[in-house]
Amino acid sequence: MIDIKLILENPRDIEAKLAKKGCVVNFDPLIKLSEKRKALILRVEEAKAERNRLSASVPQVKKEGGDIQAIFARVKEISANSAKDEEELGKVEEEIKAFLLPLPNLPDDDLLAGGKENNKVIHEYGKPQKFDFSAKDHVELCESLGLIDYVRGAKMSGHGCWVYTGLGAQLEWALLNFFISEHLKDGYKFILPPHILNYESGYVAGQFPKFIDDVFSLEGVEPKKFILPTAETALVNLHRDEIIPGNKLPLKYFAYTPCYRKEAGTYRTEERGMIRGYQFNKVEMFQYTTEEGDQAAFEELVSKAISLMEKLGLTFRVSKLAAEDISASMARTYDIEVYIPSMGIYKEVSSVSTAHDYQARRGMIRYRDETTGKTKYARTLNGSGLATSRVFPAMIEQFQQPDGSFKIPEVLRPWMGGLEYIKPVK
RNA sequence: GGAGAUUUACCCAAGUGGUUGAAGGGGUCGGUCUUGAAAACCGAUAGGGGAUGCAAGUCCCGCUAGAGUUCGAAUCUCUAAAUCUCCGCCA
Repeated sequence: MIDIKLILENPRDIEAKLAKKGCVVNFDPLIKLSEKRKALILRVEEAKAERNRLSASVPQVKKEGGDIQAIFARVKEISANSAKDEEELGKVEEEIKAFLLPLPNLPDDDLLAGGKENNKVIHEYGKPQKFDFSAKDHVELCESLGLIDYVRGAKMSGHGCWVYTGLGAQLEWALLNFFISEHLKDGYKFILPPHILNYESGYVAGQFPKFIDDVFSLEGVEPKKFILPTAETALVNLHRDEIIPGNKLPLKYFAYTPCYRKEAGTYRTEERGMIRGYQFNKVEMFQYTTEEGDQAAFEELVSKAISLMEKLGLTFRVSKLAAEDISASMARTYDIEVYIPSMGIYKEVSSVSTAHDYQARRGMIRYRDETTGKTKYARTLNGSGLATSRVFPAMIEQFQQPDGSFKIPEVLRPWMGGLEYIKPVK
């Protein structure tokens, strides 16, 4: 949620910033509502103060044998007169909230305007592979290596679902174990959250109301519950409605969960296999920090994601997203994109973002500033570290051998019983 | 799924519809005493939002949440959430 004070101070400026994010809005109605609210508060509170004074005098007047009935009548009259104002005030405050809630976060000033086409590659690691043999795509490889069963996945569930089998399952789990062990080394706290969340959690994360149709809702089974689309939704709600002592920040977490997404819309033909599914595994990094710690935390998360990719030996790049390509809740996002040889393109495996205080405002997540003793909204940041199900196919393709086998990255071998190659089943 | 109980501040906890700006403990912090500590004693300890104001301050809302009854609600009624106990069901 955007700070209403910020809007009232400089409405045209905020309008321009939102426009950069593709959100056209005029704040004049909001300004009117806010003025109306102030006028109403003044009247309502005055009436209440008068009422409180009179009510408090009742025991005294009673003792002195005064005219209690007159007080009762007067208080009743005040209440009756102010009832309309109170109702109006409630309505106005609802309207203000309804105005603010759907607004996306403000993009950072240094972001380029526009959408995907204006994303800027800021680092490249490794070279796109050129194979001197006839290379296969990951769908073919996963089948011939016996790692993934797409046909049976579709049978038991439908399109967009697959089954990890045997060494495939082990490899997926090895990735997860590798990520987990790296995060533990860096002092992040391991969280396994519930996968079923209430709607409130979706609103705090900023995924609702906009993306309410993109999640698997349990409406009709359990009212107002849904299955999480990313562990971020759970992690941002960990400290909802809390005031964190300033000296405890930054709080660094990571969680493993599958991510369940409806991904409404069509699948491009290029996205066959495991590039986009209804369910994928992800380890999510998350930090709560102070206003001052925001930038350092962002850089740390980016470098952690990069480090994981480097240790796997993958070819990838880092992109700074343009204003319209970053998600609604976020102010700044860098994507880590892995090279997919069969497609000749890079695909996102991690998205590192800062929401600044946007999510914290929605969730009333605050901290007490150590020097001033005042409460402030926390800064929340998240980043995938990493989404295994994209890393998996990229890795299979990048590390395929002329004989059709797959060379397991060294860092994963401890979890693969020391195995070096996976050979075609037939 | 069914039945019951509970929800008050950092924790425990009292609280007959009206001086409740919430008793009393514990804890924490400060002090007295002590070479130091403990004990004892004394003192402090409600937070968060909002309105107004240059400020000091004043006012409004806060007893899980939301509605209601009432001149007046921590207290009565309804709804919801969470926790606990018992019963049922169960991969």
